[in-house]
Amino acid sequence: MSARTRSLTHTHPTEVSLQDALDAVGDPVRRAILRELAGSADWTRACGTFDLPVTKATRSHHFAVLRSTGLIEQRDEGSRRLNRLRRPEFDRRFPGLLDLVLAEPATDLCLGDPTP
Amino acid sequence: MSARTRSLTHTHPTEVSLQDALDAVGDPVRRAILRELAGSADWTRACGTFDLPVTKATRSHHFAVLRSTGLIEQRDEGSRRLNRLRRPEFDRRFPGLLDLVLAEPATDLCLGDPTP
DNA sequence: TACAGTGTTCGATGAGCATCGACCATAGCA
DNA sequence: TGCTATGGTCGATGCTCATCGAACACTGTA
Repeated sequence: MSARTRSLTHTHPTEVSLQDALDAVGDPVRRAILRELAGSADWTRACGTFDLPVTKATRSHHFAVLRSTGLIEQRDEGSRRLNRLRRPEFDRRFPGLLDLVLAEPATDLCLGDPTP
Repeated sequence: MSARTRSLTHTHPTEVSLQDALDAVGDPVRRAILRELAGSADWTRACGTFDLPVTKATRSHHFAVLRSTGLIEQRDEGSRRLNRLRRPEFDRRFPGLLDLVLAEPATDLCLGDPTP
């Protein structure tokens, strides 16, 4: 049975440790996903519509981490997988953390270390 | 010249990126230091007085990270190095982040993965 | 049925970092 | 002048995780 036929495994933020939350939010690619998701309405963005400098394998990995940490919710719609930011739930569990992430200016993920 | 004779290099929280802040706070040993420090008055705790399951080399490394991230301030007093949590400064730069760390229940750092 | 689009899974790889032991430097005291 | 306590530095090591290509699964459509 594939992940598409069975219902997706979600984790509620209340079950998430601070360690896992910080790990999830500690990756710049995942923060970019969260910011882009916060700028769109719920269930309007599929995984492939995000502007990320990684392959789809890595992308899929990051979305799985965000889901297992209670940061996003996912739902299948045809061949696409739509996303929603679980902002109120996560805010209740970790007040202020998501605000810091969303307030961060969009960094250019391609330029790792601009040493000339 | 040793680090004890010259004045210590400090970083103000305003110069710290969110990435560096999350990295600093992402380590459980460093969070334990921050919690223990928050429970003591300023300039009353030397580096060696913390209950940590690591050698002094690792300990020294963690304190250096906390100092370079603007989370603590250090001052030499005789042969000991006293510490102070830069709570108001850090709170202004990253509101809520330190609160989450200090609210975290003290975890047993020795038991990494209690799989029997 | 064949094909294109979307997303997952698997195994391998590489980089970063926490950790350690050994050694060195300084301060304070007998 | 030794001796001890505190703490930093250095090089090596090991583990975790982000990343990738390749293969696979499902959906929708021609």
